[in-house]
Amino acid sequence: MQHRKPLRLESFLPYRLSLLSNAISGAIAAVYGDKFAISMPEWRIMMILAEYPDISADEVCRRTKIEKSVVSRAVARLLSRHLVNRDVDEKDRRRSILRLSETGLSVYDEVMPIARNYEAELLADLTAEELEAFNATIDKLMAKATRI
Amino acid sequence: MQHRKPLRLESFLPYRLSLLSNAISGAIAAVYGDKFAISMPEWRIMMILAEYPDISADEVCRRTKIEKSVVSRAVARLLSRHLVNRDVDEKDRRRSILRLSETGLSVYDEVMPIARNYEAELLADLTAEELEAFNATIDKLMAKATRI
DNA sequence: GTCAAATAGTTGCTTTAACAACTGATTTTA
DNA sequence: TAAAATCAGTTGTTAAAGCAACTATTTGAC
Repeated sequence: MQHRKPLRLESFLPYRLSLLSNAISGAIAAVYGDKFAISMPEWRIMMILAEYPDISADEVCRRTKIEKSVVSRAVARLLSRHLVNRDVDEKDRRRSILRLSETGLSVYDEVMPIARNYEAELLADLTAEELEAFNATIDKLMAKATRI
Repeated sequence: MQHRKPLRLESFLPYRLSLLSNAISGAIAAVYGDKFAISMPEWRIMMILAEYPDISADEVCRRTKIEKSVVSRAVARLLSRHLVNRDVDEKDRRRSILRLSETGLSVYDEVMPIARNYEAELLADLTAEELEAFNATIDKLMAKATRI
């Protein structure tokens, strides 16, 4: 058969992006995974809480784009390991108020430089213009993808 | 606390790439998922078999970078739905020889134009130079990521 | 030629993501 | 203000991914 012209998977953008994303995220996940047994959603939640302390689980969802049941269980695990503290928001008792604990911050402070470093090394060969163009294209594609 | 300068998650490249990849792959997965109840690994295997008919499961793994147990189960499902045919390689009886069936090809022929179209629409706003630069940067980063 | 090592593929097991259904709190509206 | 709708967060369930252990076949060393 094979009368149709197949699309080369290797040049198919969705596939290429998936490979790249997995390679990069996987490399960083290995760091916090091996060292602290922290999962990717847990780490992303920690990053967001370092940036925006005292937000609700719901806001964590919106900012990380992680599904709420995943956030719920990840937060439960972070609480049980005392990496995150939680209070009830007295203004709206449905809401929680989350922030990194002292331990959580110390873990963050240990992992973050490694993650930063990895990113820096990854980008080391790119010129400033190249990186800027790359980021601009990502933004364009992201906007378009959510629009379609 | 918060005495450390946190990294903005939104500008963290691994995170940005993960969001973009999920958005794009998810959009395409919705097409073959809704229409034919085909999973992402199944679809990738079909793409590879359209491009390289009569290869072994092992070669599918190498080309798609999908883990072998995932390939094994995906192929089993594709076989049961008669989308793929399998023979034993008589030169090496451990090896299988996989190819799309007539039905598989017809599914491929129905889905592929939609996927192509989506990709084309996604890239429509990019100039040729922009796209070329983007692809070049992906290759650079991929090479670097696997090297580190 | 025989035994050990390597390889292709399958299967079992554990963890996790995704979705829906649910609980309890708050807001809306009539 | 009472009922309905909405919202934050949790929990149950299902399906899939990732890893290791396994079977069967082939290759290589001696």
